[in-house]
Amino acid sequence: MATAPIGTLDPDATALGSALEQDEARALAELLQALGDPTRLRILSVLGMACVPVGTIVAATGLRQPSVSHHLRVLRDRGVVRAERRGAYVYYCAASDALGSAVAAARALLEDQRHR
Amino acid sequence: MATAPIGTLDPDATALGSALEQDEARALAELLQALGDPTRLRILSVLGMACVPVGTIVAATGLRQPSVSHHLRVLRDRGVVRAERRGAYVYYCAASDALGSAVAAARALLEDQRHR
DNA sequence: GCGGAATATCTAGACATGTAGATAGGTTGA
DNA sequence: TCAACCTATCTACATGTCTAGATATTCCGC
Repeated sequence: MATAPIGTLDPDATALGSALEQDEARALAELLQALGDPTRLRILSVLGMACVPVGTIVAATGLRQPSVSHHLRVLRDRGVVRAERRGAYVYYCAASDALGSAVAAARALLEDQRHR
Repeated sequence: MATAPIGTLDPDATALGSALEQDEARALAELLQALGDPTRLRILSVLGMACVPVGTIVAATGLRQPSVSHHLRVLRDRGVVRAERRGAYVYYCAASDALGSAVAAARALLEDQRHR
């Protein structure tokens, strides 16, 4: 019988910084899932660092308004964006500056995979 | 009628660095979706920077072997991990160092959301 | 208050994804 | 070749998610 290698699993030597608890894995997965949709990424791309009303997103993406509202709700529920009412309009903004870094890191990973 | 604000959408001033083309949005979404699963995040956490055989992942996570194989296949198809046969064992490794940074950035974003 | 505009919610349907179990393929050592 | 082990695939089922359309809600100006 082949001797099974027992991986020495130092919890602090992982690619993820430190080992993921089940709970954090769940929360992180929810966040990544919220970002893991092309429509939502395009919406976030339109959002940028500025706060824009829903109508602007609709115009910029060509998506239907209910569809945009739906995805904005997903992003809001996951804490990715926040909404702010100004008169008749509801402005949406990125909830955290860290969003840009996270997406940039993912794009870098994607780029890294491409030429390999 | 209320005057609709026309958001000035400088494509290089977004939170995503530069505006996302539809194609890149799709590719990026696929990648993020591959990462957006708690089971796969735990598997990646076990993987770390080392290359480990499937059996080690099974033992470390308590998941069934076919389930681990299934998720490893998803990660492999998306280019997140690569497989390497060594005798009877198949070792899996993170495909890119950028993976760690990307997950770290996502964790930072998650942390940032928490105390807000 | 009323009309019109901006946004949100609800419903239904199609589709993808995750899980579990059974089983097949591939490799090593005897 | 045989037996034992490691890994992958296949099938069935449940669950979740995206899309689209119709409709409700909220706000402003009159």
